[in-house]
Amino acid sequence: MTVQEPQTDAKQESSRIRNQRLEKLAKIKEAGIDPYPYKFNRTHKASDLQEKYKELKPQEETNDVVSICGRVHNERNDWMFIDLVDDSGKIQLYCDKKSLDPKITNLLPLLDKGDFIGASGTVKRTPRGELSVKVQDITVLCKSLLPLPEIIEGKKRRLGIQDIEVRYRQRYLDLIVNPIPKETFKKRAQIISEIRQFLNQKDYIEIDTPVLQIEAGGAEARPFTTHHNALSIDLYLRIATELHLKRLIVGGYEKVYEIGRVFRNEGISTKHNPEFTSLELYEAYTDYNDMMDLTEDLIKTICQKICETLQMKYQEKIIDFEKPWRRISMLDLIKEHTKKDLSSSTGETIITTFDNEVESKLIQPTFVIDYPLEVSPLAKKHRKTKGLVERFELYINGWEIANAFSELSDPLDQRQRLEEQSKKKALGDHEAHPLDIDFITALEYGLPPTGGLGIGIDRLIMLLTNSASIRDVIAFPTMKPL
RNA sequence: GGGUCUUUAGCUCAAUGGUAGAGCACACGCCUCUUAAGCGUUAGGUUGUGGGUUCGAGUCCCACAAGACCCA
Repeated sequence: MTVQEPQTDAKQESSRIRNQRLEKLAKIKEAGIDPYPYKFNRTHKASDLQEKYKELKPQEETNDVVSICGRVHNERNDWMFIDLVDDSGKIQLYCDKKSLDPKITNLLPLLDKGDFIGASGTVKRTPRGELSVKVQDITVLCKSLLPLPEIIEGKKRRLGIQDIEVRYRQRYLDLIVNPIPKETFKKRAQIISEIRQFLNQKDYIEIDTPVLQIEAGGAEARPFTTHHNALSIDLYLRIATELHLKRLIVGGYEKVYEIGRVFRNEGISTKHNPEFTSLELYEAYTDYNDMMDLTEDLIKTICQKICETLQMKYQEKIIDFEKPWRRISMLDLIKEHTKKDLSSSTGETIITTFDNEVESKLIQPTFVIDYPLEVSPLAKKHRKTKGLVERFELYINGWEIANAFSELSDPLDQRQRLEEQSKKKALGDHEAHPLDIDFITALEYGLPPTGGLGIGIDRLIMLLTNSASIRDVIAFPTMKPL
Protein backbone atom coordinates (compact mmCIF):
# COMPACT_ATOMS: atom_id res chain seq x y z
CA MET A 1 0.00 0.00 0.00
CA THR A 2 1.39 3.31 -1.01
CA VAL A 3 -0.94 5.56 0.88
CA GLN A 4 0.78 8.34 2.67
CA GLU A 5 -1.40 7.47 5.58
CA PRO A 6 -2.54 9.76 8.37
CA GLN A 7 0.76 9.24 10.04
CA THR A 8 1.53 8.32 13.58
CA ASP A 9 3.66 10.79 15.50
CA ALA A 10 6.54 8.36 15.47
CA LYS A 11 6.35 8.03 11.72
CA GLN A 12 6.20 11.77 11.20
CA GLU A 13 9.21 12.18 13.45
CA SER A 14 11.10 9.86 11.22
CA SER A 15 10.31 11.83 8.10
CA ARG A 16 13.47 13.51 6.91
CA ILE A 17 11.77 16.03 4.69
CA ARG A 18 9.34 17.04 7.40
CA ASN A 19 12.21 17.57 9.82
CA GLN A 20 14.01 19.77 7.34
CA ARG A 21 10.91 21.85 7.01
CA LEU A 22 10.46 22.06 10.77
CA GLU A 23 13.96 23.50 10.95
CA LYS A 24 13.05 26.08 8.32
CA LEU A 25 9.90 26.85 10.27
CA ALA A 26 11.98 27.48 13.41
CA LYS A 27 14.31 29.80 11.49
CA ILE A 28 11.35 31.75 10.13
CA LYS A 29 10.08 32.20 13.67
CA GLU A 30 13.55 33.21 14.87
CA ALA A 31 13.57 35.92 12.22
CA GLY A 32 10.46 37.34 13.87
CA ILE A 33 8.11 36.24 11.09
CA ASP A 34 4.70 34.69 11.86
CA PRO A 35 4.50 31.64 9.59
CA TYR A 36 0.72 31.37 10.09
CA PRO A 37 -0.63 34.93 9.90
CA TYR A 38 -4.26 36.00 9.79
CA LYS A 39 -4.89 37.78 6.56
CA PHE A 40 -3.48 39.04 3.31
CA ASN A 41 -4.79 41.87 1.18
CA ARG A 42 -4.47 41.05 -2.48
CA THR A 43 -5.16 43.35 -5.37
CA HIS A 44 -5.43 40.71 -8.11
CA LYS A 45 -5.87 37.06 -8.77
CA ALA A 46 -3.47 35.35 -11.18
CA SER A 47 -6.01 35.29 -13.99
CA ASP A 48 -6.78 39.00 -13.46
CA LEU A 49 -3.15 39.82 -14.15
CA GLN A 50 -2.89 37.47 -17.13
CA GLU A 51 -5.95 39.15 -18.61
CA LYS A 52 -5.06 42.74 -17.73
CA TYR A 53 -1.50 42.54 -19.06
CA LYS A 54 -1.95 40.20 -21.98
CA GLU A 55 -0.80 42.94 -24.39
CA LEU A 56 2.44 43.53 -22.46
CA LYS A 57 5.40 42.62 -24.69
CA PRO A 58 8.43 40.58 -23.62
CA GLN A 59 10.89 42.67 -21.59
CA GLU A 60 8.28 45.40 -21.09
CA GLU A 61 7.97 46.57 -17.49
CA THR A 62 5.28 48.62 -15.78
CA ASN A 63 5.33 50.63 -12.58
CA ASP A 64 2.02 49.09 -11.51
CA VAL A 65 2.37 47.63 -8.03
CA VAL A 66 0.19 44.59 -7.37
CA SER A 67 -0.30 42.13 -4.51
CA ILE A 68 -1.05 38.48 -5.12
CA CYS A 69 -1.13 35.32 -3.05
CA GLY A 70 -1.32 31.58 -3.48
CA ARG A 71 0.55 28.34 -3.13
CA VAL A 72 4.10 27.84 -4.38
CA HIS A 73 3.88 25.10 -6.99
CA ASN A 74 7.37 25.32 -8.40
CA GLU A 75 10.61 27.19 -8.11
CA ARG A 76 13.44 27.55 -10.62
CA ASN A 77 17.00 28.73 -10.43
CA ASP A 78 17.37 29.04 -6.69
CA TRP A 79 14.10 30.95 -6.14
CA MET A 80 14.69 33.44 -8.90
CA PHE A 81 11.44 32.29 -10.48
CA ILE A 82 8.46 31.09 -8.48
CA ASP A 83 5.23 29.65 -9.88
CA LEU A 84 2.44 30.92 -7.64
CA VAL A 85 -0.98 29.27 -8.04
CA ASP A 86 -4.33 30.50 -6.80
CA ASP A 87 -7.78 29.19 -7.67
CA SER A 88 -7.84 31.21 -10.87
CA GLY A 89 -4.54 30.06 -12.33
CA LYS A 90 -0.80 30.64 -12.24
CA ILE A 91 1.46 33.69 -12.12
CA GLN A 92 5.25 33.75 -12.06
CA LEU A 93 7.18 35.73 -9.46
CA TYR A 94 10.59 37.10 -10.41
CA CYS A 95 13.09 37.68 -7.61
CA ASP A 96 16.08 39.81 -8.54
CA LYS A 97 18.32 39.17 -5.57
CA LYS A 98 20.54 42.14 -6.32
CA SER A 99 17.71 44.58 -5.85
CA LEU A 100 15.85 42.81 -3.05
CA ASP A 101 15.83 43.70 0.62
CA PRO A 102 18.19 41.27 2.46
CA LYS A 103 15.22 40.29 4.63
CA ILE A 104 13.62 38.77 1.53
CA THR A 105 16.77 37.14 0.16
CA ASN A 106 17.29 35.54 3.57
CA LEU A 107 13.69 34.32 3.57
CA LEU A 108 13.79 32.68 0.13
CA PRO A 109 15.90 29.63 1.14
CA LEU A 110 13.44 28.98 3.97
CA LEU A 111 10.52 28.55 1.56
CA ASP A 112 9.37 25.25 0.05
CA LYS A 113 7.07 24.06 -2.67
CA GLY A 114 3.64 23.83 -1.09
CA ASP A 115 3.97 26.94 1.08
CA PHE A 116 1.40 29.69 0.77
CA ILE A 117 2.92 33.11 0.25
CA GLY A 118 1.81 36.60 -0.63
CA ALA A 119 3.94 38.87 -2.80
CA SER A 120 3.87 42.46 -3.95
CA GLY A 121 5.82 44.06 -6.73
CA THR A 122 5.64 45.49 -10.22
CA VAL A 123 4.28 43.77 -13.30
CA LYS A 124 6.67 42.88 -16.11
CA ARG A 125 7.03 40.35 -18.87
CA THR A 126 10.32 38.45 -18.92
CA PRO A 127 12.46 38.18 -22.07
CA ARG A 128 11.14 34.65 -22.53
CA GLY A 129 7.59 35.97 -22.52
CA GLU A 130 6.28 34.93 -19.10
CA LEU A 131 4.15 37.51 -17.33
CA SER A 132 5.71 38.02 -13.90
CA VAL A 133 5.53 40.05 -10.76
CA LYS A 134 8.94 41.55 -10.01
CA VAL A 135 9.00 40.99 -6.29
CA GLN A 136 9.54 43.78 -3.78
CA ASP A 137 8.13 42.01 -0.75
CA ILE A 138 7.15 38.48 0.23
CA THR A 139 4.89 37.45 3.11
CA VAL A 140 4.77 33.90 4.43
CA LEU A 141 1.09 32.92 4.66
CA CYS A 142 1.50 29.27 5.63
CA LYS A 143 4.53 27.05 6.04
CA SER A 144 3.87 23.60 4.62
CA LEU A 145 5.48 20.67 6.44
CA LEU A 146 4.78 17.76 4.11
CA PRO A 147 6.08 17.42 0.54
CA LEU A 148 3.56 17.58 -2.26
CA PRO A 149 3.43 14.82 -4.87
CA GLU A 150 4.43 15.84 -8.38
CA ILE A 151 2.17 18.48 -9.80
CA ILE A 152 0.55 18.29 -13.22
CA GLU A 153 0.37 21.68 -14.91
CA GLY A 154 -0.93 22.55 -18.33
CA LYS A 155 0.21 20.20 -21.04
CA LYS A 156 3.31 19.18 -19.18
CA ARG A 157 3.68 15.46 -18.98
CA ARG A 158 3.93 14.75 -15.27
CA LEU A 159 2.81 11.83 -13.22
CA GLY A 160 0.75 13.32 -10.40
CA ILE A 161 -0.98 10.83 -8.15
CA GLN A 162 -1.86 7.63 -9.97
CA ASP A 163 -2.94 5.67 -6.91
CA ILE A 164 -6.70 5.86 -7.02
CA GLU A 165 -6.92 5.10 -3.32
CA VAL A 166 -4.80 8.10 -2.31
CA ARG A 167 -6.89 10.25 -4.63
CA TYR A 168 -10.07 9.35 -2.74
CA ARG A 169 -8.67 9.22 0.79
CA GLN A 170 -6.60 12.40 0.52
CA ARG A 171 -8.74 14.35 -1.92
CA TYR A 172 -6.90 17.57 -1.04
CA LEU A 173 -3.76 16.13 -2.64
CA ASP A 174 -5.73 14.99 -5.67
CA LEU A 175 -7.09 18.53 -6.05
CA ILE A 176 -3.70 20.20 -5.70
CA VAL A 177 -1.98 17.88 -8.09
CA ASN A 178 -4.44 16.64 -10.72
CA PRO A 179 -6.34 19.05 -12.96
CA ILE A 180 -9.36 16.84 -13.76
CA PRO A 181 -11.01 16.50 -10.32
CA LYS A 182 -10.82 20.24 -9.80
CA GLU A 183 -12.80 20.72 -13.01
CA THR A 184 -15.24 17.96 -12.13
CA PHE A 185 -16.23 19.42 -8.76
CA LYS A 186 -16.57 22.88 -10.26
CA LYS A 187 -18.91 21.42 -12.86
CA ARG A 188 -20.79 19.56 -10.16
CA ALA A 189 -21.46 22.84 -8.39
CA GLN A 190 -22.59 24.46 -11.65
CA ILE A 191 -24.93 21.59 -12.48
CA ILE A 192 -26.64 21.72 -9.10
CA SER A 193 -26.87 25.49 -9.28
CA GLU A 194 -28.43 25.30 -12.78
CA ILE A 195 -30.96 22.75 -11.57
CA ARG A 196 -32.01 25.10 -8.78
CA GLN A 197 -32.29 27.99 -11.23
CA PHE A 198 -34.35 25.91 -13.63
CA LEU A 199 -36.80 24.91 -10.91
CA ASN A 200 -36.91 28.27 -9.15
CA GLN A 201 -37.76 29.96 -12.45
CA LYS A 202 -40.70 27.60 -12.76
CA ASP A 203 -41.84 28.65 -9.25
CA TYR A 204 -40.90 25.45 -7.48
CA ILE A 205 -40.08 26.10 -3.86
CA GLU A 206 -37.18 24.31 -2.15
CA ILE A 207 -37.94 23.01 1.32
CA ASP A 208 -35.64 20.99 3.58
CA THR A 209 -37.16 17.91 5.16
CA PRO A 210 -35.77 15.88 8.06
CA VAL A 211 -32.78 13.60 7.70
CA LEU A 212 -33.47 11.98 11.07
CA GLN A 213 -36.68 10.01 10.90
CA ILE A 214 -38.74 7.65 13.04
CA GLU A 215 -39.45 5.48 9.98
CA ALA A 216 -37.27 5.57 6.87
CA GLY A 217 -39.76 5.35 4.03
CA GLY A 218 -40.24 6.48 0.44
CA ALA A 219 -37.99 3.90 -1.20
CA GLU A 220 -36.94 0.30 -1.06
CA ALA A 221 -33.66 0.31 0.83
CA ARG A 222 -32.12 -0.60 4.14
CA PRO A 223 -31.53 2.49 6.29
CA PHE A 224 -28.74 3.51 8.64
CA THR A 225 -29.70 3.55 12.30
CA THR A 226 -28.71 6.13 14.88
CA HIS A 227 -29.79 7.11 18.36
CA HIS A 228 -31.07 10.27 19.99
CA ASN A 229 -29.88 10.37 23.59
CA ALA A 230 -32.18 12.99 25.11
CA LEU A 231 -35.30 11.46 23.60
CA SER A 232 -33.93 7.99 24.19
CA ILE A 233 -35.12 6.70 20.82
CA ASP A 234 -33.52 5.09 17.80
CA LEU A 235 -33.80 7.10 14.60
CA TYR A 236 -33.08 6.32 10.97
CA LEU A 237 -31.27 8.40 8.39
CA ARG A 238 -33.60 9.08 5.49
CA ILE A 239 -33.48 6.90 2.39
CA ALA A 240 -35.65 9.32 0.39
CA THR A 241 -37.34 12.70 0.77
CA GLU A 242 -40.60 11.53 -0.79
CA LEU A 243 -43.03 11.18 2.10
CA HIS A 244 -42.31 14.57 3.63
CA LEU A 245 -42.41 16.43 0.33
CA LYS A 246 -45.84 14.91 -0.35
CA ARG A 247 -46.96 16.09 3.09
CA LEU A 248 -46.05 19.60 1.89
CA ILE A 249 -48.37 19.18 -1.10
CA VAL A 250 -51.09 18.14 1.37
CA GLY A 251 -50.20 21.36 3.22
CA GLY A 252 -51.09 23.42 0.17
CA TYR A 253 -47.86 24.03 -1.71
CA GLU A 254 -48.28 23.09 -5.37
CA LYS A 255 -44.65 22.83 -6.49
CA VAL A 256 -41.96 21.67 -4.06
CA TYR A 257 -38.52 20.16 -4.37
CA GLU A 258 -35.52 19.22 -2.32
CA ILE A 259 -31.93 18.58 -3.35
CA GLY A 260 -30.31 16.69 -0.54
CA ARG A 261 -28.32 13.82 0.79
CA VAL A 262 -30.00 10.47 1.29
CA PHE A 263 -28.44 7.43 2.91
CA ARG A 264 -28.80 3.79 1.91
CA ASN A 265 -27.15 1.03 3.86
CA GLU A 266 -26.05 -1.09 0.94
CA GLY A 267 -22.98 -2.07 -1.04
CA ILE A 268 -20.45 0.25 -2.63
CA SER A 269 -19.65 0.17 -6.34
CA THR A 270 -18.73 2.48 -9.19
CA LYS A 271 -22.42 3.46 -9.27
CA HIS A 272 -23.29 3.33 -5.55
CA ASN A 273 -22.12 5.43 -2.63
CA PRO A 274 -23.90 4.92 0.73
CA GLU A 275 -24.68 8.64 0.87
CA PHE A 276 -25.67 10.33 -2.34
CA THR A 277 -27.57 13.36 -3.54
CA SER A 278 -31.10 13.15 -4.83
CA LEU A 279 -33.44 15.67 -6.37
CA GLU A 280 -37.08 15.01 -5.63
CA LEU A 281 -39.89 17.24 -6.80
CA TYR A 282 -43.67 17.13 -6.57
CA GLU A 283 -46.23 19.12 -8.49
CA ALA A 284 -49.94 19.19 -7.80
CA TYR A 285 -52.46 18.58 -10.59
CA THR A 286 -49.93 16.79 -12.83
CA ASP A 287 -49.28 13.13 -13.64
CA TYR A 288 -46.34 11.03 -14.73
CA ASN A 289 -46.66 12.17 -18.34
CA ASP A 290 -46.02 15.74 -17.22
CA MET A 291 -43.07 14.47 -15.19
CA MET A 292 -41.59 12.90 -18.32
CA ASP A 293 -41.82 16.22 -20.16
CA LEU A 294 -40.28 18.01 -17.20
CA THR A 295 -37.45 15.48 -16.81
CA GLU A 296 -36.51 15.69 -20.47
CA ASP A 297 -36.67 19.48 -20.44
CA LEU A 298 -34.60 19.72 -17.24
CA ILE A 299 -31.81 17.39 -18.30
CA LYS A 300 -31.59 18.79 -21.83
CA THR A 301 -31.42 22.34 -20.48
CA ILE A 302 -28.71 21.51 -17.95
CA CYS A 303 -26.72 19.50 -20.47
CA GLN A 304 -26.81 22.30 -23.05
CA LYS A 305 -25.80 24.93 -20.49
CA ILE A 306 -22.99 22.94 -18.90
CA CYS A 307 -21.61 21.00 -21.84
CA GLU A 308 -22.73 23.28 -24.67
CA THR A 309 -23.85 20.28 -26.69
CA LEU A 310 -26.53 17.59 -26.57
CA GLN A 311 -24.31 14.91 -28.09
CA MET A 312 -22.51 13.69 -25.00
CA LYS A 313 -19.36 11.64 -25.19
CA TYR A 314 -19.30 9.23 -22.28
CA GLN A 315 -16.24 6.94 -22.17
CA GLU A 316 -16.31 5.36 -25.66
CA LYS A 317 -20.01 5.96 -26.25
CA ILE A 318 -21.90 8.84 -27.75
CA ILE A 319 -25.13 9.57 -25.90
CA ASP A 320 -27.63 11.62 -27.86
CA PHE A 321 -29.72 13.81 -25.61
CA GLU A 322 -31.15 15.75 -28.52
CA LYS A 323 -33.68 13.52 -30.27
CA PRO A 324 -37.01 13.16 -28.45
CA TRP A 325 -36.43 10.50 -25.81
CA ARG A 326 -38.06 7.15 -26.37
CA ARG A 327 -41.05 6.31 -24.18
CA ILE A 328 -41.91 2.63 -24.10
CA SER A 329 -43.69 0.36 -21.68
CA MET A 330 -41.68 -2.13 -19.69
CA LEU A 331 -43.63 -5.09 -21.12
CA ASP A 332 -43.09 -3.94 -24.72
CA LEU A 333 -39.41 -3.40 -24.02
CA ILE A 334 -39.05 -6.92 -22.61
CA LYS A 335 -40.86 -8.29 -25.65
CA GLU A 336 -38.51 -6.36 -27.92
CA HIS A 337 -35.36 -7.67 -26.24
CA THR A 338 -36.38 -11.22 -25.29
CA LYS A 339 -39.37 -12.02 -27.55
CA LYS A 340 -41.24 -12.99 -24.35
CA ASP A 341 -44.73 -11.79 -23.52
CA LEU A 342 -44.80 -11.39 -19.74
CA SER A 343 -48.13 -9.54 -19.55
CA SER A 344 -49.62 -12.28 -17.36
CA SER A 345 -46.48 -12.91 -15.27
CA THR A 346 -45.92 -11.78 -11.69
CA GLY A 347 -44.40 -8.41 -10.96
CA GLU A 348 -41.29 -10.05 -9.54
CA THR A 349 -40.71 -12.01 -12.78
CA ILE A 350 -41.21 -8.92 -14.90
CA ILE A 351 -38.78 -6.84 -12.86
CA THR A 352 -36.16 -9.60 -12.68
CA THR A 353 -36.34 -10.16 -16.44
CA PHE A 354 -36.07 -6.43 -17.05
CA ASP A 355 -33.09 -6.02 -14.70
CA ASN A 356 -31.22 -9.00 -16.14
CA GLU A 357 -31.93 -8.75 -19.84
CA VAL A 358 -32.93 -5.20 -20.73
CA GLU A 359 -31.58 -2.57 -18.33
CA SER A 360 -27.93 -2.63 -19.39
CA LYS A 361 -28.89 -2.22 -23.07
CA LEU A 362 -30.68 1.09 -22.58
CA ILE A 363 -27.79 3.35 -23.56
CA GLN A 364 -29.69 6.20 -25.19
CA PRO A 365 -32.15 8.10 -22.96
CA THR A 366 -35.24 5.92 -22.55
CA PHE A 367 -38.33 6.36 -20.42
CA VAL A 368 -39.42 2.91 -19.29
CA ILE A 369 -43.07 3.27 -18.34
CA ASP A 370 -45.83 1.35 -16.56
CA TYR A 371 -44.38 -0.80 -13.79
CA PRO A 372 -45.92 -3.80 -11.99
CA LEU A 373 -48.10 -2.85 -9.03
CA GLU A 374 -46.30 -5.16 -6.57
CA VAL A 375 -42.98 -3.30 -6.81
CA SER A 376 -44.44 0.21 -6.67
CA PRO A 377 -46.39 0.75 -3.45
CA LEU A 378 -46.42 4.56 -3.70
CA ALA A 379 -47.67 4.88 -7.29
CA LYS A 380 -51.23 5.25 -8.54
CA LYS A 381 -52.80 2.30 -10.32
CA HIS A 382 -52.67 2.59 -14.10
CA ARG A 383 -55.75 4.33 -15.44
CA LYS A 384 -56.14 1.70 -18.20
CA THR A 385 -54.25 -1.50 -17.45
CA LYS A 386 -54.93 -3.68 -14.44
CA GLY A 387 -51.89 -4.88 -12.43
CA LEU A 388 -49.75 -1.93 -13.51
CA VAL A 389 -49.04 1.49 -12.02
CA GLU A 390 -48.32 4.85 -13.59
CA ARG A 391 -44.61 4.95 -13.05
CA PHE A 392 -41.53 5.48 -15.19
CA GLU A 393 -37.83 5.20 -14.79
CA LEU A 394 -35.40 7.04 -17.02
CA TYR A 395 -32.45 4.97 -18.21
CA ILE A 396 -29.29 6.43 -19.73
CA ASN A 397 -26.11 4.45 -20.36
CA GLY A 398 -27.79 1.43 -18.76
CA TRP A 399 -28.20 3.29 -15.47
CA GLU A 400 -31.34 4.26 -13.63
CA ILE A 401 -31.25 8.06 -13.58
CA ALA A 402 -34.78 9.00 -12.59
CA ASN A 403 -37.88 7.42 -11.06
CA ALA A 404 -41.34 9.00 -11.11
CA PHE A 405 -45.01 8.30 -10.55
CA SER A 406 -48.46 9.59 -10.69
CA GLU A 407 -48.47 9.70 -6.90
CA LEU A 408 -50.90 7.45 -5.06
CA SER A 409 -53.41 9.72 -3.33
CA ASP A 410 -56.10 7.23 -2.26
CA PRO A 411 -55.48 6.89 1.50
CA LEU A 412 -57.29 3.55 1.79
CA ASP A 413 -55.33 2.03 -1.09
CA GLN A 414 -52.10 3.46 0.32
CA ARG A 415 -52.78 2.04 3.77
CA GLN A 416 -53.41 -1.39 2.32
CA ARG A 417 -50.25 -1.37 0.20
CA LEU A 418 -48.02 -0.18 3.04
CA GLU A 419 -49.56 -2.78 5.35
CA GLU A 420 -48.51 -5.46 2.86
CA GLN A 421 -45.00 -4.00 2.75
CA SER A 422 -44.88 -3.90 6.50
CA LYS A 423 -45.79 -7.59 6.66
CA LYS A 424 -42.85 -8.33 4.35
CA LYS A 425 -40.66 -6.27 6.64
CA ALA A 426 -41.82 -8.27 9.66
CA LEU A 427 -40.81 -11.42 7.77
CA GLY A 428 -37.27 -10.12 7.47
CA ASP A 429 -37.24 -8.13 4.24
CA HIS A 430 -34.99 -5.24 5.32
CA GLU A 431 -35.75 -3.27 2.18
CA ALA A 432 -39.55 -3.33 2.43
CA HIS A 433 -41.35 -0.06 3.06
CA PRO A 434 -42.34 0.72 6.66
CA LEU A 435 -45.87 1.72 7.60
CA ASP A 436 -45.78 5.49 8.14
CA ILE A 437 -49.04 6.20 9.92
CA ASP A 438 -48.68 9.98 9.93
CA PHE A 439 -48.13 9.92 6.16
CA ILE A 440 -51.38 8.01 5.72
CA THR A 441 -53.14 10.45 8.03
CA ALA A 442 -51.90 13.26 5.80
CA LEU A 443 -53.34 11.47 2.76
CA GLU A 444 -56.65 11.14 4.59
CA TYR A 445 -56.76 14.95 4.81
CA GLY A 446 -56.29 14.90 1.05
CA LEU A 447 -53.48 14.91 -1.51
CA PRO A 448 -54.50 16.41 -4.86
CA PRO A 449 -53.51 14.60 -8.06
CA THR A 450 -49.72 14.92 -7.97
CA GLY A 451 -46.80 14.03 -10.20
CA GLY A 452 -43.56 13.18 -8.40
CA LEU A 453 -40.01 12.78 -9.68
CA GLY A 454 -36.69 11.67 -8.23
CA ILE A 455 -33.33 12.09 -9.97
CA GLY A 456 -30.01 10.61 -8.90
CA ILE A 457 -27.86 13.71 -9.12
CA ASP A 458 -24.51 11.96 -8.77
CA ARG A 459 -25.13 9.66 -11.73
CA LEU A 460 -26.33 12.57 -13.82
CA ILE A 461 -23.12 14.39 -12.96
CA MET A 462 -21.10 11.30 -13.90
CA LEU A 463 -22.65 11.42 -17.36
CA LEU A 464 -22.11 15.15 -17.80
CA THR A 465 -18.50 15.07 -16.59
CA ASN A 466 -17.51 11.79 -18.28
CA SER A 467 -16.61 10.26 -14.91
CA ALA A 468 -16.20 6.49 -14.74
CA SER A 469 -16.96 6.14 -11.03
CA ILE A 470 -19.40 7.80 -8.63
CA ARG A 471 -16.34 8.33 -6.44
CA ASP A 472 -15.03 10.74 -9.05
CA VAL A 473 -18.01 13.07 -8.54
CA ILE A 474 -18.21 12.86 -4.72
CA ALA A 475 -15.44 14.86 -3.07
CA PHE A 476 -15.10 12.56 -0.09
CA PRO A 477 -16.53 9.15 -0.97
CA THR A 478 -17.15 6.53 1.71
CA MET A 479 -13.99 4.48 2.30
CA LYS A 480 -13.15 1.70 4.70
CA PRO A 481 -10.82 2.96 7.41
CA LEU A 482 -7.27 1.70 7.15
C1' G B 1 -20.90 -13.34 -1.19
C1' G B 2 -17.45 -15.67 -5.59
C1' G B 3 -13.27 -14.93 -9.07
C1' U B 4 -8.98 -12.16 -11.20
C1' C B 5 -5.42 -8.46 -10.33
C1' U B 6 -2.72 -4.51 -7.45
C1' U B 7 0.26 -2.92 -2.95
C1' U B 8 8.59 -1.78 -3.57
C1' A B 9 11.90 5.50 -1.62
C1' G B 10 7.87 11.67 -0.72
C1' C B 11 5.70 10.77 -6.23
C1' U B 12 5.90 7.54 -10.76
C1' C B 13 7.82 2.89 -11.80
C1' A B 14 11.94 -1.32 -12.46
C1' A B 15 14.25 -5.71 -10.37
C1' U B 16 14.89 -15.33 -13.69
C1' G B 17 14.59 -17.50 -6.04
C1' G B 18 21.02 -14.91 -5.45
C1' U B 19 24.20 -7.41 -3.05
C1' A B 20 17.15 -3.14 -3.29
C1' G B 21 17.42 0.10 -8.69
C1' A B 22 16.03 4.46 -11.93
C1' G B 23 13.58 9.25 -13.07
C1' C B 24 11.44 13.21 -10.53
C1' A B 25 11.10 15.49 -5.56
C1' C B 26 14.37 16.59 -1.01
C1' A B 27 19.62 18.31 0.84
C1' C B 28 24.40 20.53 -0.67
C1' G B 29 27.33 22.89 -4.64
C1' C B 30 27.68 25.61 -9.76
C1' C B 31 25.23 28.88 -13.22
C1' U B 32 21.79 36.56 -13.35
C1' C B 33 19.66 32.47 -15.71
C1' U B 34 13.90 29.96 -16.11
C1' U B 35 9.22 27.56 -17.23
C1' A B 36 8.93 19.49 -16.83
C1' A B 37 15.15 24.90 -16.51
C1' G B 38 20.33 22.92 -16.76
C1' C B 39 25.09 20.62 -14.71
C1' G B 40 27.43 18.09 -10.48
C1' U B 41 27.54 15.50 -5.50
C1' U B 42 25.05 13.24 -1.49
C1' A B 43 21.22 11.05 1.10
C1' G B 44 16.83 8.40 1.03
C1' G B 45 14.13 1.19 2.03
C1' U B 46 11.39 -3.61 8.13
C1' U B 47 9.39 -4.36 -0.45
C1' G B 48 1.03 -3.54 2.85
C1' U B 49 0.80 -6.87 7.72
C1' G B 50 1.67 -11.81 9.95
C1' G B 51 3.25 -16.70 9.24
C1' G B 52 5.61 -20.67 6.19
C1' U B 53 8.99 -23.23 2.34
C1' U B 54 14.33 -22.50 1.24
C1' C B 55 21.37 -22.33 2.29
C1' G B 56 18.93 -17.79 0.50
C1' A B 57 12.18 -14.68 -0.56
C1' G B 58 10.32 -8.17 -3.30
C1' U B 59 9.88 -12.84 -6.15
C1' C B 60 7.14 -19.34 -4.18
C1' C B 61 2.97 -21.02 -0.44
C1' C B 62 -0.90 -19.73 3.46
C1' A B 63 -3.71 -16.15 6.25
C1' C B 64 -5.08 -11.10 6.91
C1' A B 65 -5.78 -5.68 5.39
C1' A B 66 -6.92 -1.95 1.85
C1' G B 67 -8.07 -1.03 -3.23
C1' A B 68 -9.38 -1.99 -8.64
C1' C B 69 -12.07 -4.87 -12.26
C1' C B 70 -15.58 -8.80 -13.45
C1' C B 71 -19.66 -12.00 -11.75
C1' A B 72 -24.24 -13.01 -8.45
